[in-house]
Amino acid sequence: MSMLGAMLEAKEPLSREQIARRMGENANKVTLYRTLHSLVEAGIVHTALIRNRVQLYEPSAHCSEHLCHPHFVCRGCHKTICLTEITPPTVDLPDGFRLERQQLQMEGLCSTCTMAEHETQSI
Amino acid sequence: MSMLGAMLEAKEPLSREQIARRMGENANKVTLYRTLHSLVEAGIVHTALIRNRVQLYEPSAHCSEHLCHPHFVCRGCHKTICLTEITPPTVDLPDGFRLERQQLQMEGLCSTCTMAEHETQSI
DNA sequence: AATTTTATGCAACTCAGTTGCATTTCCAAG
DNA sequence: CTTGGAAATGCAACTGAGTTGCATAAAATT
Ligand SMILES: [Mn+2]
Ligand SMILES: [Mn+2]
Ligand SMILES: [Zn+2]
Ligand SMILES: [Zn+2]
Repeated sequence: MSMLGAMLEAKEPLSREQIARRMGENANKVTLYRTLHSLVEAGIVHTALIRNRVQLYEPSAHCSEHLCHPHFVCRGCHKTICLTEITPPTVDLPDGFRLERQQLQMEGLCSTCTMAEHETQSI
Repeated sequence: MSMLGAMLEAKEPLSREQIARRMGENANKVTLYRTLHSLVEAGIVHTALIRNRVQLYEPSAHCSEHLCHPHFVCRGCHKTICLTEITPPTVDLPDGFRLERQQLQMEGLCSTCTMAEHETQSI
């Protein structure tokens, strides 16, 4: 399994280590980082959010050129959810500004955890 | 000068090291991190973007409860610009999702660098 | 086959942030 | 005051993601 393959299979951004595990083969981490950098430079992959000081990557497929789909991190189950169905919002930048890349990061409770919390309260 | 004072004076998010320099006094970095964590927990300060693997902090003053003002990082001059004048966009989350914090990060060219690049091309 | 170019690996390094523990400062009794 | 305990500060050692230098292996070119 290739790095890109591993990332395409996953439905969420992955760290270098997660990618390595999904690939099965145990390539050297330096090689993995080098390949990641190449893929990013080529625009096939991009850096998504950072979690606990580790960079997560994902294929650029589900993002438009300048606007990346939003990510929601649940503080309950710690899942990262790619909101690929949501149209990324646009904002009016000051005159002359040229936007090349936008990322929206959200944090809160996913639906499952919101329900769980309500139940706990009503007990 | 207090940590909070240093952050309020700056018009951009600061790293632990930048805060220390602006304070003048040379407090131990562990103490600084501990104070930062307290301020974050108290909601007076929050974590903004991460740059080159270092976390930047800023006072929560210029953000509403769940929606933080956007940040624009210029790839030309490497400045980080707080877009406090821009109303943070809102998106429709899937049913049941509860948003607690949102951050919008943008990257591109600021107006100055856009102009500079145009001039260079026309020479 | 010989030579050059490119990919992979290992080990050592860097550096932001953390942890454990000792020391100091503060503050409230007695 | 003096003392004893809590909270704040500091130091040194650690952690772990990511990087760098250099050696080796695999491809590609001649
Ligand atoms: Mn995603
Ligand atoms: Mn800001
Ligand atoms: Zn959840
Ligand atoms: Zn600029």
